[in-house]
Amino acid sequence: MQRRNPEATRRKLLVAARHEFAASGLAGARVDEIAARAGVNKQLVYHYFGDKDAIYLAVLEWVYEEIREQERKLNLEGLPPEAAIRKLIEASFDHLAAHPDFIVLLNDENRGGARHVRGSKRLEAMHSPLVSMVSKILKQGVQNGAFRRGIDPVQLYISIAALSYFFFSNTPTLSAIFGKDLRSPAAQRARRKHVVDLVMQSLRP
Amino acid sequence: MQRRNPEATRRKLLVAARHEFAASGLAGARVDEIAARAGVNKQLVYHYFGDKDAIYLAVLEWVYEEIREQERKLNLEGLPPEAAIRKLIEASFDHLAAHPDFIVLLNDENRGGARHVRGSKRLEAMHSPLVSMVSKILKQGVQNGAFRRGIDPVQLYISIAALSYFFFSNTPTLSAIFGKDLRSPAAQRARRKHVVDLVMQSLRP
DNA sequence: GTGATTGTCAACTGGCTGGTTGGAAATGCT
DNA sequence: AGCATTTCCAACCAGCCAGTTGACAATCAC
Repeated sequence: MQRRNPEATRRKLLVAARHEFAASGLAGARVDEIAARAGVNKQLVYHYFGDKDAIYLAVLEWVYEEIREQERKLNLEGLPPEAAIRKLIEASFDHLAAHPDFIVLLNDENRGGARHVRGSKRLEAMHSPLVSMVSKILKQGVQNGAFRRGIDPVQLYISIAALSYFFFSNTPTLSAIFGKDLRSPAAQRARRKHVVDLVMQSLRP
Repeated sequence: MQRRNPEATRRKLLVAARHEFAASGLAGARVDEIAARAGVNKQLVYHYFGDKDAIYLAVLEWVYEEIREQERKLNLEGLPPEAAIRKLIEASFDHLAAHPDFIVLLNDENRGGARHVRGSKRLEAMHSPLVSMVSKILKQGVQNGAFRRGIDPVQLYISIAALSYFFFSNTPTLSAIFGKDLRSPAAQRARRKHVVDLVMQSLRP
């Protein structure tokens, strides 16, 4: 019998589950596979998390916590509005580039109507600071003449997310359609540049 | 024994499969359920399509054909560049609004690396006319002074798709995050308006 | 009308699945 | 040291799953 380390065991299960759910979706993921990936006995999934849905939710909470953490670390205070929006767009793009599993997990969760997200007290408490940031930056930008009036901060937030998220989310089918590899560093650089450009040009007065 | 109608049977199976794959993804969808939804004997799935993957691919080909059909019917010829882009954005938005299952099917297919799409001769032959359309419109717009120079048509095509697709794709989680129903007609109208606005403002010289 | 082909039916099947059970042993507390 | 609790192990299990099989009958072609 293995020496005990409950925290490490729990962690290994979460890491394995993250990979498995990203690869196979909730319905396709296999508890046996999660345990095998973690290198532990399958019963430990039930021991630590209770059931398949519960470990799935724990993974969702984890990936959301990551992106919220990144958002909190943005440090846009004191930047001129244009530089702030640019930084925000770039950071958002970079986070998605570094965490493609966030995207596929979210897509699968959305297909199921966000049932788990909606039932989570923890996620409910996990506000994104970004909308109020965007709102403040827009106001400052309008005041100093850098941005046009009348832009809704929620809509802009969604659009900034959309322009990067969709690219990563749909890279396989887009690559198939265009017959070129959008996963390449060059393609990602081009996309990042375009996203920044499209938004910044749109915000002009 | 039922009177025979092979075309109707095949059709019923495809319709049912479309619903089931959209609801449950490829891994989660059940052949029994597809047959039950279609109101036919399960063995007919195998008779008409061969196996689960094959009926899944048939559904993908169907939904792609639909969007290609809509694209072909756009009739942008002769429109001024600004009106043409606007119409294109609006039609794209409207198609996604009317076919949310296209989005979830594509998301699931992308999670699997677009394996089916990449293997389909039929989809390979199914070019989107949109990139060349966008390219032509941009050129005309630059020439007549309506649009700024240097916009890549492929990137713009991806962005136009992104701004609508992401909104519909992520409506459940976004609704949960914002605590408001983005599925409502008012929310969709607001989004449509914003998408048109963001892009048109961005294209200004 | 006859035979071949095709569409439809019902039942079957080997392996897979999420979850359960019983027990061993590591650990902590008194 | 003894007992209680917690962590870990291995095996089990009822039901599910994609796919198969055998047969019937509708339809077509000659």
